[in-house]
Amino acid sequence: MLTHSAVLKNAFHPAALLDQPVQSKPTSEPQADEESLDRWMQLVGSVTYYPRRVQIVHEDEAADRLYKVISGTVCTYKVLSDGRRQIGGFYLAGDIFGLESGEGHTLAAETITNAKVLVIRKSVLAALASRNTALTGHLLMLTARELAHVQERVLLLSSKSAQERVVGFLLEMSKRGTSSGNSVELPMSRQDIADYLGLTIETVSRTLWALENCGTIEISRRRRIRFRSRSTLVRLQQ
Amino acid sequence: MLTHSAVLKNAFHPAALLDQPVQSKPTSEPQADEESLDRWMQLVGSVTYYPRRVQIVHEDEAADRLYKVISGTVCTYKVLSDGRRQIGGFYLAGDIFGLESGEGHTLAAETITNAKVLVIRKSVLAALASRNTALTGHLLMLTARELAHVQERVLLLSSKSAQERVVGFLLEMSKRGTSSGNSVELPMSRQDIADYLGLTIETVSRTLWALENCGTIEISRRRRIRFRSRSTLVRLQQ
DNA sequence: CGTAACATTGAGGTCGGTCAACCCGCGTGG
DNA sequence: CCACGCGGGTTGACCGACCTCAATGTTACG
Repeated sequence: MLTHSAVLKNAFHPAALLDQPVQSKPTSEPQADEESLDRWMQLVGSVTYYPRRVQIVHEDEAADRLYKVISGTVCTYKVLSDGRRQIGGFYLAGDIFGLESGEGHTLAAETITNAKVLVIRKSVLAALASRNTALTGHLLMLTARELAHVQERVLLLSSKSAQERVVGFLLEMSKRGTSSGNSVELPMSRQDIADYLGLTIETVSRTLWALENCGTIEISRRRRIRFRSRSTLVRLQQ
Repeated sequence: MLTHSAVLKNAFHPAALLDQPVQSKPTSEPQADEESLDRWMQLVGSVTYYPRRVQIVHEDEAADRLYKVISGTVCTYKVLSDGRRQIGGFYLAGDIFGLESGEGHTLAAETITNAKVLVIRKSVLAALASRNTALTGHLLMLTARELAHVQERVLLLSSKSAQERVVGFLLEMSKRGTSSGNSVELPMSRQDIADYLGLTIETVSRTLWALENCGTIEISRRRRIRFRSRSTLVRLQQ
């Protein structure tokens, strides 16, 4: 079956999306095609610069756009009726958001830092997809990946203690993002982290301090986290 | 822009997926195509019958299959190292699971009731997708829909009280599932609900009782819930 | 009728939320 | 140079919602 998918992979694209490319290294995805998607997006999209802490998508806005973060950090969120804010996700350089097909329910989005964002109309992308079959396949792959990511997040959120959530968050950020070796630079505030994890800033703060206190991490300038013992973190995460 | 998408929609399929079909009624999706996808799946897939409480997908199993529930109820889940179980989602008749493109992380799946399930190899589906462009588009739509659904769940889970979660769950189940008018038949046990919402069975039980006690719902034979005041529920959900 | 699985109910402990005070770095302006 | 304010972060005291553990009740099914 693996060989089957490998054969198919060269014949046309969607196969590569539906079947995991087990034979390739985890970091090197089908690059050539990915680049072609990027080229298309850069061709039909328009680059916009946003300052930090600016709303770029309003809640309930028509979801006819796709956004690719070129640089900076963006988050999607929703404000509940009682004022609480829930962050749907953080999007770093290279990430794409706006993939969820509306059904009316749209998340708002705002910049966390200054950001350069590529904005693409879905309708234009759809027009391209009619001639370029691989394009739809790419979007499918990206959406499936995002789905897997969000499902992972559901697991993190639903049955875990504050410590497990914070540790899970740190590990997630170290996998993505500006992780030079064994440390992460967190672009978001404590409030953002709290709203992402469904905790309060006080709890986030206390938990981070507790982790530093037991020698697992090292915090410098509030936003920079160094891992002193990643194995301990992995264990704490469950 | 809306007119643009409307024009495109008839020219080819993916446009309809990427752009929300604003002009069509919410309940009536592109039916003809949806049926064609179903026909394909029934052609290349195989129907399997499972008794209740049987594991049909193991954790870390290769994710090369797609599953469509014909009848019955299935859930996906993950067992944590300390024995806690987290349910990823419930899938009722007509629902499809297995869309998330693995990346190694796979959820297990088991039947809650007796179930009839259509199993399709993704590689076969991918082969079909090469000749039938609309197919990939469909999968994209389904995946995007599932993504939106899971994101909704993240909001429900992360910052809500037990009552809000339970109410949210009841309302979700009444939208899908066997909701004859103003009541729902819950196929899953209290333990399942608890594992889905990240609560304990005791809390679920107490919350349901509290809702019945204040006249909002009516519980018969443990699994049947009648809504006496849906507006109150919507309000409680925030 | 008896058993086992499922569900409810109660009592008590704990984790994380709430509220409030304080700290710290930074920019502004005197 | 300091005073000041401001936003973000930390710390502490207290409290309540939810978890834990244990007993009891109910339903399904042989």
